[in-house]
Amino acid sequence: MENKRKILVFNSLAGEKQEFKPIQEGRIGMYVCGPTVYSNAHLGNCRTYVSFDVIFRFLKHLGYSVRYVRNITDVGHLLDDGEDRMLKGARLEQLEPMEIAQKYANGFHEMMRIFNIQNPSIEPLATGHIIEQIEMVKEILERGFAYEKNGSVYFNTIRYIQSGNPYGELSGRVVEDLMAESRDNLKNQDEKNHPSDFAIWMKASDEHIMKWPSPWSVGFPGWHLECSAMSKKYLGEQFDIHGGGNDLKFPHHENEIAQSVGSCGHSPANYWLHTNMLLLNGRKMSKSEGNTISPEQLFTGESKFISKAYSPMSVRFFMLQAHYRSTLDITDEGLQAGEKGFKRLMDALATSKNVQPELSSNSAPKDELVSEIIEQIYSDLCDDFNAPKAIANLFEMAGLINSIANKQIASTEISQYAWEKLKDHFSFFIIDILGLKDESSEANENTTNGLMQLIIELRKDVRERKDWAGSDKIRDGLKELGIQLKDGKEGTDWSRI
RNA sequence: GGUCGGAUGGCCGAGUGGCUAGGCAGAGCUCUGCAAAAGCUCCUACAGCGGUUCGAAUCCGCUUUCGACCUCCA
Repeated sequence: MENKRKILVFNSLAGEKQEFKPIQEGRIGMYVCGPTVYSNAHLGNCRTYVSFDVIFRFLKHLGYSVRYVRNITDVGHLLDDGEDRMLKGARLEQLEPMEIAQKYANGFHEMMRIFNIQNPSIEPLATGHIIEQIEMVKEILERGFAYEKNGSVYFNTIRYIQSGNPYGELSGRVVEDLMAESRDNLKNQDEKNHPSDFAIWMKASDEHIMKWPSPWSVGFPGWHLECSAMSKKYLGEQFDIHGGGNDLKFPHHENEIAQSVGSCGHSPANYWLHTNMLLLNGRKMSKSEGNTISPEQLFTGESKFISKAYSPMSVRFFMLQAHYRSTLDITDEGLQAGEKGFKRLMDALATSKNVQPELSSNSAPKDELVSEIIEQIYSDLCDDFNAPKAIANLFEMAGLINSIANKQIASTEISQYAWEKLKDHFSFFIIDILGLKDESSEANENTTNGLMQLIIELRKDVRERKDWAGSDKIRDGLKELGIQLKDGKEGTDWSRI
């Protein structure tokens, strides 16, 4: 446990990096907005959840007890035309609304598993918290920050602002602008008093299938409300971290803040973290413009944007090579570079486990370098979870490992103790913190290891007879199977191509 | 249109007022029967134009350009 390191996080609320201080010593409550399960998981979702996965893993490692809540939205998310997203999906596919939700929730979970993303502590469903949402609407009404119109309830942003609350603080919206825009747009609003007001309860039309009774009407909750209600239920009125994609800042997160302040008098989270968007070939991903690629297409290679398939872990690695707050451009070249870099890292990891160098039992010159790099990686991660910088330092470690394995660093230059520390931390950072894993299955790996041992021994005899044709035949044959032999001073090693 | 954030070497991408990011690609060397791997070395860039400064890719302004948000969005 590494507790008590100073962590800096970029807080969207402040627009700058701030020292992270949890409300309760040693405990962290973190809420991240989950997906709306009305269609297949989008690559952008994956990047966001990969980013928060690393944050979750790292905070736990630092010794914090983290409760990570990530919801699933299965109701209440309105489309442009006012139709519920779940209903739209249902009508198109001739399925029950909950069937749609289940189908895509399953798909989402499968994608999380494929990307090696750890499960959150709690994964609440919006439909499972209708009562809590109705309670929150009541509280907001009681405090006078909402009004009812024809069975629907709207949040009164003007009253909220006039009461001195900073609406727009998170997204940089100016209160005066919101106030000023009233007149022109007002005529387009049927029930809302002001364009910036938003629904917290909607009366359902007759054809609406997903609806629940409430004091105001048979209807359904507004989209922003579920996160407020569920974060409050599981993390309390005030918690530490609230995260999500950059595109949720406004209106979603802004409205969440308003709802929390409106119902219980204070902002829900101290630190707001936002992940940035994914681009494809320098342009935003857009289904309507055909500029999009799905996780499945990435894994199968079936897309005009890429030349080959990429494994989930090489995609995860590719994502982590960019900071979570930067946009990341997906290109075929970039993915290939990522894939090769990932392989180099994993090869070094395998090497570190396979070789058993005999090194100095006393402290040696390179020992300090090992400590420095490890310390640097901790600093990198403590500085707003800078995974790309940490990865750069992991490549430094890989270089050291390879040099030691090759005996390019003399045994007198580094101690046995430092070597153990080096390889343990190398594995720990890659596997446990960055959440990358070896993609070859273990059972196959054991068999293959044994077979390879045998083949290498046989080939050694052939080589000792200087039967180069026979030796090459073995090597070329293995290459056909995707296995590369590496003849070195210390004997022969191998890896997958 | 309004608000905000970017523009880094062949490509992807960190970062900092003066000190090597890293990966991929390319070149050379070491090792080696050959090859591959690995190691070492090289290629050393910060959109443009001004300004601040002893010194700016890093701060400020303008221009160009890309992107995000502006009640669908991770």
